[in-house]
Amino acid sequence: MKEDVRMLKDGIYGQFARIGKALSSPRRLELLDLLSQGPKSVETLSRETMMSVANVSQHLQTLLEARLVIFEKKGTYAIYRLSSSTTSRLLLLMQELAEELLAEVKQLREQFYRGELEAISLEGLQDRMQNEDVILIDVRPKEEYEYAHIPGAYSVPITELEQHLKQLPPEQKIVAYCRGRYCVYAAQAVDQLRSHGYQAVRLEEGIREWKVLSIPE
Amino acid sequence: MKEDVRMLKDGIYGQFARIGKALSSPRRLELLDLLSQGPKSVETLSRETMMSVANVSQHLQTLLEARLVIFEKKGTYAIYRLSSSTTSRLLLLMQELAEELLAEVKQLREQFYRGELEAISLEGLQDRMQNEDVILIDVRPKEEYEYAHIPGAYSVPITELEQHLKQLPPEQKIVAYCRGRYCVYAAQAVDQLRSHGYQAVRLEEGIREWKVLSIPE
DNA sequence: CCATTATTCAATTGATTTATTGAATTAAAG
DNA sequence: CTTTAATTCAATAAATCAATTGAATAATGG
Repeated sequence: MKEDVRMLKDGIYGQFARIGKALSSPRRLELLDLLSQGPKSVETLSRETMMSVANVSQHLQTLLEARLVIFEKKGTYAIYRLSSSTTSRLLLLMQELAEELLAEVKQLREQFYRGELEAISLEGLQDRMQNEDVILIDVRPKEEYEYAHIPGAYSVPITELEQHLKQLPPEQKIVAYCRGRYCVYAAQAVDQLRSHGYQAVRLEEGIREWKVLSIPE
Repeated sequence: MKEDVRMLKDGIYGQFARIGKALSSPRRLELLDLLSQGPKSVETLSRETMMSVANVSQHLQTLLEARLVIFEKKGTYAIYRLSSSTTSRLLLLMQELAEELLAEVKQLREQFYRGELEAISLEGLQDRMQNEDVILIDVRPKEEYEYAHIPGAYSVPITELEQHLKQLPPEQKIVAYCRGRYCVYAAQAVDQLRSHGYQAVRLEEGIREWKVLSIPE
């Protein structure tokens, strides 16, 4: 009887470990992070992560086996997506825990933003959207904006920011966001905007955090 | 510049993977689950999991390196505990995701409770505590009860249930809980109580879920 | 039907992980 | 100081994992 319980426990933790194993590789964590911003092809994931297509494909097979992703074929393209939004929440919590426990994460964050960690939070954004004439811009690739974005945001992919500057009055106050706490697009956008004299600030979080907190507009 | 960002990304995901690697072993997941019920010695963990002391110690070193646990010496005993309650939340979310994605988990749950999955939830418990004359009993080891328990619960460790029966009127309605969705103590207690004619039912969740939901008494 | 494009598969190599066994270490008791 | 108890360490063997390379497959376009 006690052996029965032991076997059941071993079985159930073996299943839980399927999720854990999928999350044990830095490469797969990055792939999952990218996919939580929207569905993507193998080729797109390869380009974004600078991994070979074969390597991306292998890691995606591992994620498929753990049921964390699903895919559909569109022509020769295999479009992968997360199978559950719970995976996004799990990734966020994992990152929160890593920030809490690992000093190295803090150090790397400072390198991400070269000492200039100043940003506003989602609560601060809400204040400003209600009380000030600010524009919120989403500097991720357009496809990710189209998949999901913070309500009230305009899509200005970082690669197109320069062209968009002409359309903004110089006194316009701007908040820029991208994929979240470990993406540099928003910081780069703020640098660029400030160099043209705009009052710009970075939003710390992205659409995933917005969804979890469910802050209404 | 693009290489800089790539190195930063590799670095940050390498750090996140430290957490993922710690969670990739079924053994370590069980150890973390036990520790989220309260601090324990290596010897206690070895007995509960039926792993050798040396193996438990090795896995604990791995968890130490990932900063998921801390320990203090008490005489010859090393008492290990979780370093953050965020780890409990992460484990719960991981289990929730596994239940959602993996059919094998559903099958194993049915084997846990031999087809009799009937239980009440925390909401149902709250109703009954307010509207009926039910007793809530915690059938985990006494040490875990002392560390944390659902308010209003009495400690009746499963090994002492038989002796406690004398003190309960036969018409007493009883709700029993243990460590959560993957623990059999509550189901065993309910079987035993019912065989003595009591009206008993199992609570699905444990103290961890209660804390996350923060349902006040 | 052939060429192209995107993706997956298979084999290989080197690195990492896991459990065991016996030794070593740490702390307390006598 | 010696013995005991609890824990950790080190070495080993077997299994698993990850990236690369080249081949194979799948789907489309001409």
